[in-house]
Amino acid sequence: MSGIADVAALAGVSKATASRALTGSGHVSQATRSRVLDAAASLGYVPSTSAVSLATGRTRNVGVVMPYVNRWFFAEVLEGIQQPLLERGLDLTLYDAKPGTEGRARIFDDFLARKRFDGLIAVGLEPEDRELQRLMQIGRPIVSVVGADEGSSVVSIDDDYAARRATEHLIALGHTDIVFLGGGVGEHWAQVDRRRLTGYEAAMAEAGLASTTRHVRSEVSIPGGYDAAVDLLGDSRTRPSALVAVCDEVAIGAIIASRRLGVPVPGALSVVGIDDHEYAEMFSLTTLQQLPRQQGAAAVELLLAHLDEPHRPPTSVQMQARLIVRSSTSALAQA
Amino acid sequence: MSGIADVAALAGVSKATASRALTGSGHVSQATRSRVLDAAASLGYVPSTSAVSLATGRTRNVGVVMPYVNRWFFAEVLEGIQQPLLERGLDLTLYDAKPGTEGRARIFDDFLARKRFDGLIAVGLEPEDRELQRLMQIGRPIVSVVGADEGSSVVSIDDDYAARRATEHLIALGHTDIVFLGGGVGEHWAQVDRRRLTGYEAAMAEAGLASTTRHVRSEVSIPGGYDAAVDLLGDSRTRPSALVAVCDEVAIGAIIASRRLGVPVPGALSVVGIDDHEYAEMFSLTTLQQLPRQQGAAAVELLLAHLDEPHRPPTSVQMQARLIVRSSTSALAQA
DNA sequence: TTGAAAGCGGTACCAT
DNA sequence: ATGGTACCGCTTTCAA
Repeated sequence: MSGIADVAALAGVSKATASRALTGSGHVSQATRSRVLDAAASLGYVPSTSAVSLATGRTRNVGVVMPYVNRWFFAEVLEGIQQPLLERGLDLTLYDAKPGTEGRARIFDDFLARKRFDGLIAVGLEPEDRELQRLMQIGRPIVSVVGADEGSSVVSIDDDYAARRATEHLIALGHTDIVFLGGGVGEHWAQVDRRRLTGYEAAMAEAGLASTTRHVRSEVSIPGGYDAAVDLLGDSRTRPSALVAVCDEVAIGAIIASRRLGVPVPGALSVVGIDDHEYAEMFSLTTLQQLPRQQGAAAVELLLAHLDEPHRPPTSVQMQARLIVRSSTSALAQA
Repeated sequence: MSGIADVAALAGVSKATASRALTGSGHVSQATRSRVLDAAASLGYVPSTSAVSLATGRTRNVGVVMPYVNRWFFAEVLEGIQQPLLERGLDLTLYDAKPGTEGRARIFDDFLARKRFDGLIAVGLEPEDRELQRLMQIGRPIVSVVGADEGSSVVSIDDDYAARRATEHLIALGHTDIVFLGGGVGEHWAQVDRRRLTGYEAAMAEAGLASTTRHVRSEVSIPGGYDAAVDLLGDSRTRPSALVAVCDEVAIGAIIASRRLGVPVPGALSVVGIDDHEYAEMFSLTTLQQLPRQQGAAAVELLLAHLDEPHRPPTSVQMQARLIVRSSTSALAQA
């Protein structure tokens, strides 16, 4: 492995000049610059990242912490983050911090403290107090995707609005018996899910339907939505005419269950989700579209801005979910 | 930020001794050791990773290259890799190398050459010749998950066997008109898919059914399986009595399509997949189970072995897929 | 068992 | 515009 000293020697210049030519900082004459570049190329010179980091204090690496990578939203955000980073030559270190695991504890206690990154993107982390403290201690810029504003920059959609809009869509179609499906299982009552439930409740209340408000809990996944829907839809006496799902996965699970039970969608049951999941089209799912890739990309831009400008005040980027009407929703059939 | 010099000063020893006490290398008396440890703790000392890397030549970081992170198998493998790494305090740098993208080219040309890792795990990469060359040039141990043995260690299932077993299962149930569904779309005819197709063909041939052999192409995804199945099953004249899907996602797509078309599974159509996907249970899918998490974990073990023992010869770990019979397959109804 | 000092491979300041 | 050199923070010989 040839180092910058070799390059310098071959080009007949000092290490300092070679460094300038290579990094583009400082003044170097055209002639020497190209001699250095040629030398570097012919030697296959690649700077040692650890040496660069040690000398500059910058890692050219971004840390990404998320609780799941096997859920659609998270995987999409991750790809949305990766791409702009690749374009800029920045590395991505992934920390998979599943709630309640020992690994998560280690991430907060050991890994993050190492600061192997210039900045951090936290996706749907929903940190506990202790974890939040750790994050603040790091002393590196942090951008969150999904999640409340806790003194750092945030990229998110307006969950309240999305759920409200979904509910209003159903109400406008004449539905009154509308169930909110999903979330609320286990100890980790996710805040996103809570916010969406709140939006649903608000829309119901505004339409004078507060008394009909119902929340049916489920795991936030396709099988979770499926299982909950089998129970809910199995008994025709408690079956609502419409469902607002906490996200598309739950909505899709519900549609699959509905079909299995012979309850036609949207004939006997309207379903609306939030996401615009990869499978939404295939299930003709009406949904509030959010674009997780764009959120990931936006988080990168924000983070880079913070890196350029250390004292930049935290910004909050709210993206608006857009209603996409497909055919999982229809007007309430008159009795 | 306090460095090892601060720790040494506080403990009243030299940097050298502090380093020995902290890393556990060399001989240090119990007394000094604990003084150093206390000093480090009270200062909240965290070693600079770049300095450590520069001095030792080891990054304590593992690179993971995969073409997708939003597909079940890959996400599972990724989690299977992450966990054992966390336990050992090793970082994970992710490179999302989608076939045919500019990002992928940059990964191979720039990112990997930086060697920001002690070793690499390549998951389902299926590198082209040029890419393979780059990989070899890195000069760091590489373990592949899925994929042919190209001089590096490999963890995989026996795809040929899995597809063969799936096919034999159907044949044993009396099926003769069996279609292999999935793969073969676009330029990237994945080798895994090819191997599975070959296994299917072999089983068919052995049963004297070579003439009935049919491959129907589809994208390797749930919507892909769905779309292809809608076409295939829509016309009752060409509809087979059973399907071997290239993987569970395609199988599930086919089942969803089948239900929509009113073709009962397994009544009129038996379906078998390969994976044991997260949704397999919910669709009662008969499948050949592979355990991607274990594959990921195994890849880590293998990689660490290579790091410990630089000249360890490449090993190939073949895991056997296990047939799980659920109720998407049944005996061929007599005409 | 401990300390002094020489790197590891760059960057960046200070001269020239 | 270029060169000399002192770091960056830690590990690791070599001596004591």
